[in-house]
Amino acid sequence: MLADGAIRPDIGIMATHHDHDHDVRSGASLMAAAERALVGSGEQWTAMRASVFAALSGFERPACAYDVTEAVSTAQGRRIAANSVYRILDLFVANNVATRVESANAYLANAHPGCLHDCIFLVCDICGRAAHVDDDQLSARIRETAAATGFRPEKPVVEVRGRCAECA
Amino acid sequence: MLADGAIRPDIGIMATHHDHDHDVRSGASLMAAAERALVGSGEQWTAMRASVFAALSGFERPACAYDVTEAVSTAQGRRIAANSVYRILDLFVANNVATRVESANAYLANAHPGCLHDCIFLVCDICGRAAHVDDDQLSARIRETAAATGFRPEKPVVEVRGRCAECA
DNA sequence: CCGCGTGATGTGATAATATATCAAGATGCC
DNA sequence: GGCATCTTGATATATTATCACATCACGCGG
Repeated sequence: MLADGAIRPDIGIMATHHDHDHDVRSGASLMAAAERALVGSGEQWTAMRASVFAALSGFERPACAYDVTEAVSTAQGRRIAANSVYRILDLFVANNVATRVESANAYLANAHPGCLHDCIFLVCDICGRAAHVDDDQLSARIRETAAATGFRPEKPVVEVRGRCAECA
Repeated sequence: MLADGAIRPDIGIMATHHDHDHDVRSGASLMAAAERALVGSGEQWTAMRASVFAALSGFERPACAYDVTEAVSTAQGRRIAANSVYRILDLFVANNVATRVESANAYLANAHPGCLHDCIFLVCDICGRAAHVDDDQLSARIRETAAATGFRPEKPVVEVRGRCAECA
């Protein structure tokens, strides 16, 4: 479990173009929100899932499945199998409680579950941290551009690699 | 070597917002362009590299490194090691002669080497084909959005997953 | 021509990421 | 409790990617 006020996976508080409100949750509040999101989708919120979510949200940058496995194993004092973690991460992604950063083969807890966006990630090649930006207008343009060719967009993957402000 | 007129990796001829001219090359012409691009960067154009490029451009969809390895091995009648192929693919990507599709762990020959764009890929989840779109205006907005947060964009990864017109 | 330096490739091992299969356990429902 | 279903564990395997070091090929100065 992550204490309130601890470092959050959403680094930087980068400005976004939000035209609506939603809290960027942290710690216990974030866990509760994740739980609600899963339960609301008819999924169970088990001890294992809570443990994986806690581990994931304890990282300050996208974490690969094996890092999460390590963290969960440490937290539980027993060896957890990677495939269990994969299953749960997949479930999280499917329910918008976590996101997969494709260009890093890694996962990030979603700081505002229940709020649906096409996420844009700014991934720092130096420190590995990822900031997310929600720009619905830009996302819409990306989808439109794709749709204009007859393509049916389902899930835009937008990950800008580069250097974050701290590492610049 | 790929015969002129064979199926090309750029499927679909999707309309793009080009404000400048460059041919979408194919077959021998594409090979020659790739060679020029590499040689122009001070890299060698070896038989092995030609072979890898030919194999890569023979696929009609993004191909993973091991598929390329298979194809090269078949073409040469001897076993080629995957790491050699990786080395060459990395070199191709670094020199803009091929592109890596991050969300598919796969590579695609660049149909117009020498022409620098932030590529946008439309990747079909059904047939696996990828169309690329160059929309410099949209790319610029993505970079601007990233830069507005203090982030220094180096390489935007924009890959829209969905269904292509044929598979819709 | 020879030897040397450099870059490319080969060989073999291994790491890192991801999935499949089936058994066993937990949970909800009646 | 008993049954159906969902979840997790255990194990194996597949797929993707990298590393270390030997060898080869080529150009170039001597």
